[in-house]
This record gives sequence, structure tokens and C-alpha cells, in this order.
Amino acid sequence: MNIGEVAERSGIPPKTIRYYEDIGLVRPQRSGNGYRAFRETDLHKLAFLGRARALGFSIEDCRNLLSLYEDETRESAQVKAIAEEHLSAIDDKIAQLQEMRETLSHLVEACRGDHRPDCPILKDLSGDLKNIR
Amino acid sequence: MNIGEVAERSGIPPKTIRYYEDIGLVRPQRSGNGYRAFRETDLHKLAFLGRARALGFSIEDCRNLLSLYEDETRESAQVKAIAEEHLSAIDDKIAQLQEMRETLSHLVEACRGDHRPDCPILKDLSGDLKNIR
DNA sequence: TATAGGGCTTCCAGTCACTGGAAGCTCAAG
DNA sequence: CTTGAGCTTCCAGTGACTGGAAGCCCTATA
Repeated sequence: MNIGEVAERSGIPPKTIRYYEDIGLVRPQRSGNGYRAFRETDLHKLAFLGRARALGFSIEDCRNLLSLYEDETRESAQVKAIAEEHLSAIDDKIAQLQEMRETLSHLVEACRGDHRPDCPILKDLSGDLKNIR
Repeated sequence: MNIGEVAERSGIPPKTIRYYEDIGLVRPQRSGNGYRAFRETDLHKLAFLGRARALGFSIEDCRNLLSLYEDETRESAQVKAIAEEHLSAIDDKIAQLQEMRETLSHLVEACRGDHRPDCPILKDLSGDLKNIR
């Protein structure tokens, strides 16, 4: 398979696939003309990467997950540890965003949004704490 | 004020303050010895930036918010528009993270996490859909 | 007065995970 | 034989910093 077909079938853009090769996540062979020649296992790996990335795993996590995937002697505890750590990072991020959301939505509600310059959002950002919060 | 004191009082690291000068967010004067000389208004601006960044506004948003802040003829509608757009971006991000969280937490629960290699997380990533989901 | 230290300066490089673009080779169709 | 799509490599840019090196400036102490 050439890169275009693999991109199509894995849902990962060619540029990204080349990048993944650069950083050693996949190692496709080469045809005589210099084109990358992907096997089914490469496609499989890329699809794996696509799903792991969609779950928000970092590239380094993906690298580790892939190597665990290929290691018959892995312990599922190793996989679970990576996943749990990532899960808790996600939870942290959600909490942080919800805190922003909370503050910001109050400010937005308090702002009339008309032609006048008076604005509680700017007031809050400027450090004036006499605000709806 | 030198950069150290401003950093202290604004809560923004010196490196970041220099970066903000680089990209034109603040324009401190200079002392005879080449040191940056910050006025109270610079400090105020940096604190404004710190709070806006803490609410997740991009640097470009911050630039616009600052210039609205300094514009006596602004309309609060302009500020509100920026804030609302940002708020909806935050909502999108939260939704996306919660979807990840949903999938991932089911997978983590389903994984025994012991010494055996069998792992529903890897199974899911490998594209096997016969899974708890 | 020499020196030690801490603070300040600039500049360059690295982060993360791509993404865009340019220049040029290969291949299949007409 | 040309056209156009697909492939190659390499370089640069994204966002918002952050780390580090090399070197100047200032103050305090021995």
C-alpha cells in the first residue's frame, strides 16, 4: 500500500503518517521507487494510534501502549496504569475548564453587551473585585 | 520597577513578561543601564493579562481585550462577543474531554490490572469492538 | 579594593503534535 | 509526449512559553 491508501483507510493524514515514521512509531518498508510500502500490520498500528490519540493519549503514551500491545508478556496492570494516569489528567483539565466556564459565564451574563462602554468583564479583568461572582 | 518586582507583584514570570514585550503586549521604558523600567500602568496591564490568560483567553484575545480596555469609546458588545466566543470554545473542549473521559473510564474499569496480559483497553485500541462500552 | 552573588540583558533552542509549502521525482492515462 | 496526481524530502511555522548560555550591572562583604 502507498501512503495515500493507508491515510484513507486509517483516517490519518499522509503528513501525520510521515511524521509518525520520523519519530519511530511506524517503520514502513520502501518500494524500489522510494515510495513507502505499508503492510497490513502498519495500517493496523496506525489505526491503533489514531484511536489512542482520539482518547487524548500523548505520543509518548501511544509509544508505550503500542509496545505493550506488541509485548505478549505484558501485564495488564502496566496498561491500566497509563490509562489511569491519563484519566486523572483529563479530570484535572475538565475541572480547570469548568472553573473558567463558571467565572466567565457569570461575567458574560452580567455584561449588557450594548453600545455603552461600561463592562463588568473588563472590570473584573482589571482587578476590580466589586463584581457579580 | 525592575522586572523582578513586576514579576513578583503581577504573578507573571520574568521570561513571560519579556515575551509579552517581544510580541508587543507591554512596552516598558528603559533605564540608563538597559534594564526595563516598568510603571504602575505596565504592572496593571500585566495583571490584566494574567487574569485574562487564567480565564483561558488566547494571546490574540488578550490583545483585543486590552485595547478595548484602553478604548474609552468601546461598546461592551465587543467585549461580550469575544467572551461569548471563548465561552463556547470552552464548552466544546469540555464536551470533548468528557467524551474521552466516558470511554476511557469504562475501559479502565473493565481492565483487571493484574499480572496477566489480557487487557480490554488494548483490545479496544486495536479496533476490537467486542467490548464493554 | 577585590570578589562573590544575584539580578538583569540578549539570543538561540526546545517543547508538542502536527501542518503548510516548495522543489522535484514517479507513474498511469490519454 | 504531456498532463496531472501522487509521492519524495526539507524547511518553516503554529501557541505560548521555557530553559540555558554568555555576559553586563549592582551591591555587600572580606
